[in-house]
Amino acid sequence: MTRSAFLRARRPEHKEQRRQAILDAARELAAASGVRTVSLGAVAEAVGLAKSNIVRYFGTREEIYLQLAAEEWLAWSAAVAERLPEATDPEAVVTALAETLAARPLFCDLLGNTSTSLEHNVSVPAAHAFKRTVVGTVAELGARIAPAAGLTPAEGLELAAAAAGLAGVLYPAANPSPVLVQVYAQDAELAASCPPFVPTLVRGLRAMAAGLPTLRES
Amino acid sequence: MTRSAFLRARRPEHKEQRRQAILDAARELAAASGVRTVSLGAVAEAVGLAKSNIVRYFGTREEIYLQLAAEEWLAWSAAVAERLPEATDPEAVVTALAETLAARPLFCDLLGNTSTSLEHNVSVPAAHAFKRTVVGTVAELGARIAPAAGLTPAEGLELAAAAAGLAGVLYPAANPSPVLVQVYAQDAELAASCPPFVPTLVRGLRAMAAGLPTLRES
DNA sequence: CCTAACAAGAGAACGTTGTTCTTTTAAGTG
DNA sequence: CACTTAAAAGAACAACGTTCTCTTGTTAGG
Repeated sequence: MTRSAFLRARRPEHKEQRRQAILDAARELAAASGVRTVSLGAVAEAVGLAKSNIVRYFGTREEIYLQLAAEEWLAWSAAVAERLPEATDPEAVVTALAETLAARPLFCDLLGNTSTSLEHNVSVPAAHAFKRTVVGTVAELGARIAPAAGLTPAEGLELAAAAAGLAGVLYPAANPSPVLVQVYAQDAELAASCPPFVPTLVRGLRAMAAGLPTLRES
Repeated sequence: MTRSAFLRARRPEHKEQRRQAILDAARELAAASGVRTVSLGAVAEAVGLAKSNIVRYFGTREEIYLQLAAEEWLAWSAAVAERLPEATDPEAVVTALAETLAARPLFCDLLGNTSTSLEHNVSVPAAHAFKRTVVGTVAELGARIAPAAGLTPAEGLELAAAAAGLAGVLYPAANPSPVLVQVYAQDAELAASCPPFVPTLVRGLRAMAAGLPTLRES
C-alpha cells in the first residue's frame, strides 16, 4: 500500500491515478496468485482503500479484471507485431504467437477466466467496451500475421483467435491447482498427462495452421 | 423434491440411492440454468435435504460436479463409440465428435468449468479419481476413433482431447451470458463475432485433424 | 481568508455463498 | 422394548461482494 500525494481524488487526473493504482494492485495480486483467488477485499487492502471505493471506481470485481484483460489483449497484439518482422513463414508466426503468450501468464489466466466468469456480473457498457476491444484487436492481429504466415486475413484472424482460445484452455491445464499438484505427486502416470504449455500450444497451432485451406493446398 | 421410501438412509443401498438423488438434482438444475449458477443450497432444496447433508455425501459443492463430469465423460465416449461404425473417414469422425458434444450441453458446460473451478476446492482422492477417469476415457476414445479416422492411436487421443478442449471453450462463447446477450442485441457487428457451436467446432477439428502428421502426408 | 457545497473515502450493515457445529430423532440391534 | 448409531436438520460461522450511511478532505465562491 503506497500512500499517494493526495488523500482524496477530486480532480479528474487524480481520479485516473486512483483508477490506475487499483488496476496495478489487482494486476500484481492476480499475477502472484491467480485471478480467481484475488478477492475485492484483497485489492482494497493492497491499494489502501475501503472496498466500497473500489466498487465506485469499477462497478464490480469482475469489471476490474475485464479492464485488465482488455489491456492485456492490446499488449499481446503489440508484442506479436513486434516479433513479426523476423517471421517469414507459418512456423515462425506460430512460435511467435506461442512464445508471446507464454511470456504473459496473467493474460493466459485472464483468457481462461473470461467467458466463464469475467463476462458475468458486469455492466452492459463495460462488457460492450471489452468485447469491442477484443474483436478489434484480434481482427487487427489476424490481418497483421496473415501475410507473414501466407494466409488470408480471415484465416489469420482464425489463427489468432485459436491461439488465444488454446492458451485459455492450456494455461490452467499446464498450471494445475494445488489439489492437482498433490495428485500428480502421487501418480506419475497422471502427471505425464499434464500438457506442457508452449510445446502443446505450438503443436496445436501448427496443426491448425496446416489445416487451413490456403496452406493445405500448398 | 421427491420424497423417498425411507426418511433416513442407513443401509448402504439406501445411501447410494440418496447419493444418486443428489446427483440427479444437481444434474437437472445445472442442465436448466448452467453449472456456475447452481448453489449448494439450491441442490439441497431440490433434493429435499439440508445443505449439511449434501456436504456429508460429497465433500464440497465442486465434488458433486466433478462426479457429474466424470459420468458425462463416460457417456460421451460411449455415444461416440456408438456412432463409429458408420464413420469411415476423418470427416465423419469429426462430425461424430462434434455432434455428440452438441447433444450434451451439460457436458460442454462442465468441460468449460473443469480446470477453472471444478478442480479447485476438492479433496485429493476425488480429484485423483476424476483425473484417472478422464485420462482413461480419452485414451480409450482416442484408440477407438483412430482406425476410423486413419490416425495413429496417439493422434486419435489428441483429436479426442482437442474436441473436448475446444468444446469447453466454444460452448460458453456460443452461449453467452445474460450481459453479453444484451450487448449483442445492441451491436450486430459484435453479435456476428459470436461463433456458432457446431460449425466452429467442426471447422476447428477438421483443421486440427488435417494438420496431424499422418493425414498431412496423404 | 472564510465558508459552504460537494463528493471521496471509511466503515457498518446486508444478503448470499459454502462449510462446520450441535442437536434431534429415525432406524437398525440385542 | 429399550438402546445405540449415525442420518438429518438447522443454527452458527466465516468470507464474499455489494449497499448504505456518515464523516471529512477538497475545492470554489464570496
